[in-house]
Amino acid sequence: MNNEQYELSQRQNRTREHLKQAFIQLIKEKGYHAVTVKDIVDQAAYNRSTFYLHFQDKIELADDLLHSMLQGLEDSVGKPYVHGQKVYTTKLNFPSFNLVTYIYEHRHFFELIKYEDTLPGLHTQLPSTITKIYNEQFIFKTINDIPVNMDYFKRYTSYGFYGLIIHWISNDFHTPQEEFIQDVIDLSKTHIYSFEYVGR
Amino acid sequence: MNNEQYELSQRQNRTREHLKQAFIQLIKEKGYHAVTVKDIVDQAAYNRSTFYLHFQDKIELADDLLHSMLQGLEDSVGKPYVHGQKVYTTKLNFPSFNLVTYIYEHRHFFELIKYEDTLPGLHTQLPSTITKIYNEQFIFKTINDIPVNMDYFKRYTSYGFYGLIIHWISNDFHTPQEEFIQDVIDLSKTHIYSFEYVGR
DNA sequence: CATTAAGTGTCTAAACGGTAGACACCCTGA
DNA sequence: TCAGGGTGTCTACCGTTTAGACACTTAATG
Repeated sequence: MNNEQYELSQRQNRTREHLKQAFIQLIKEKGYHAVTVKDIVDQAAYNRSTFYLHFQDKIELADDLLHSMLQGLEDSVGKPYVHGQKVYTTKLNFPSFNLVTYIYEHRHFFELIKYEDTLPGLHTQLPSTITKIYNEQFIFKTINDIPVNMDYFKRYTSYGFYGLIIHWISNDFHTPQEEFIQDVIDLSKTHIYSFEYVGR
Repeated sequence: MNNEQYELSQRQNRTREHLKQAFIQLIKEKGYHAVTVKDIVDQAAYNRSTFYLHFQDKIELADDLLHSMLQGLEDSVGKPYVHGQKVYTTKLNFPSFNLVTYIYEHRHFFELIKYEDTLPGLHTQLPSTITKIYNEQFIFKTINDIPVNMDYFKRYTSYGFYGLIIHWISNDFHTPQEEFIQDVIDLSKTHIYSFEYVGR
């Protein structure tokens, strides 16, 4: 009764997820271009036919993977931030919490940013997605309401955040998540007065 | 051609794994006794019939989960310890490295030790398994070869190690794995001269 | 006390996801 | 020039999972 035709079954979703995880692993091991469909199904322990039931080819898998993760990143912002028993709403707190949490939860994917021969588009679309999020979902106030070109300001701060993320990932998340978030907040306080989630 | 009858297929293994993970999650949320088979299949997104194809009941699932994890812990000791590019053999290094690594990799499971209404047997069988490992797989030398009752000594040190593990888990693995291992080594040096893996 | 609601364990037919294996095709390197 | 290996497609089949029913137990409720 629940099988809406536009919706993949859990089983199919799981299979796709397994294939994606295998793909991520293989990109890290041998580089994007060297990975074959055969490699992927071997790694994930599926039949090659099964791959083609889900994706046209390696490129479609790569696109799907990239876009689903970036979409997830965008969607993560509005959700309440959960830590331990406490639930923080983004209204009251620093909104990029959720971005940080999302990235850490999906670190197997985001670690791909460390590699040269990696997912096509990742190095360009990750930063631009962060900028998009800053533009669409946040309202900033500068310290003392100093007037600025807000487009520039958001671009500047979003790339700053991106830089911190890259650093964090490159150092294998050595700084614990909590601490990293605090660092981000401290840095932001040098030039941002407030930071509010406005929904979409 | 590959279906040895004594070996579960990858698909079945995955299904069992999904059910186990759902079970772990639910025990944390509502306690072992409150978890129903229905809860498990809902959480894991399977049909209730499917559960009974794999397990007789909740108790068998619990037993399977507990024993497979403790077995994995025992088996982990002999394997080479991998960190970054380097591979350390247990001969040359501190053998409980592998225990620590295994526990951390399966932290979703081992976190169950924090709960009261948790997997039956976990609170007793985890420490006794560690003692068993110490007894069967390690040779100790005391500092200056001070003679001791080695059974007592192993029991003492294994429970000491267990205590550290509990602490580490209870603090949500706040200490990074590397650092924790170093702490374990430092503590051990106060009374253990050497520590060698002897296989089984 | 009777009645509902919810879970249990078992069974069946049917649906569906995944498999094996073959096909023609395209590269690439020896 | 040819062999080896990957690609994309197809088909018949297999085995896991599903839906849904069954009789049964247990706990809560009016």
